[in-house]
Amino acid sequence: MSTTRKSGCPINLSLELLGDRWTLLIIRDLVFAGKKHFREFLQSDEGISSRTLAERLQTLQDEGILTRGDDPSHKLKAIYRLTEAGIDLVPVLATLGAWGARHRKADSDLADIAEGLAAGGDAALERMKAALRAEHIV
Amino acid sequence: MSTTRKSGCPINLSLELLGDRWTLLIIRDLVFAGKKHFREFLQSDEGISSRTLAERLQTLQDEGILTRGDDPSHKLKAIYRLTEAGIDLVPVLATLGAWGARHRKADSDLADIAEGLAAGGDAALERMKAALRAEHIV
DNA sequence: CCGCATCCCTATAGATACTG
DNA sequence: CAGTATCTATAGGGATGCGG
Repeated sequence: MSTTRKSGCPINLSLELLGDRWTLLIIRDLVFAGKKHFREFLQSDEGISSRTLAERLQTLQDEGILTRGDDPSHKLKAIYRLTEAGIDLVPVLATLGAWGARHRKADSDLADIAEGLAAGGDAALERMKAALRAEHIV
Repeated sequence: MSTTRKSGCPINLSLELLGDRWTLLIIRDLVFAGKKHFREFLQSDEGISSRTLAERLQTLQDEGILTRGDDPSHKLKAIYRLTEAGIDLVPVLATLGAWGARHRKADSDLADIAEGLAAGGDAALERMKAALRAEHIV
């Protein structure tokens, strides 16, 4: 990924890591779909390619957004989990989802979930984040 | 831009429009820097090319995020303004900025602004949005 | 001058096929 | 299962042109 930092603006720095078609979808799958394995990310509706997925998982690891570990049961499976910095992206996903629900033609069931989470305010977001931290311990 | 809708997930739909290196930086300049003219967007620190800028402004117009009008004083200048859907992106920029301020090495003055806005909660965001609507009337 | 359009060229994204 | 190798398509930078 581009190692050239173009400005010190916080929004720009976020976008230098997250500003592409796929990165936040991977985080979404970790947060809302409980996905952990390479193959699971591949199977999402949007159809990321294995090459792109591998690259993004690597840079997200390098940048401290997620960790890669071995599955204790299946020795072959790798397991991906969010770090605290990754869990902290929940509010970003929530606002993005709320905007999409309001201003794009989203599936109504998913739109309801997105708007519900946004309506819940900080308390709802903190509950999500706590749940993700709990998974991490298990 | 890709006309193929890959899923009805609100987050995906948001990313199909906003998920790239430049689009949200343009919105940022409209919201936080008060920029309105083509030439002003070109001059931002990140250095978007005129070609990319023109394309993004066009699709943002097509998708109802901003409008293009004539500057009443300079007949030559075009003026870009956010629609209500565009103004509604303020919370997305705020969470993205807050995350960048917390988890990337941002300039401290800008980081303070970002964290301050996030700390202000919904009330602070609504005040920003009201200010943008007021500009629109002037 | 202003907002683009066009051309050229390179870097990267991404599809497909395959491997340890 | 979790990636890599290879190949092709596209995004985008930079220079320049051009009508209003």
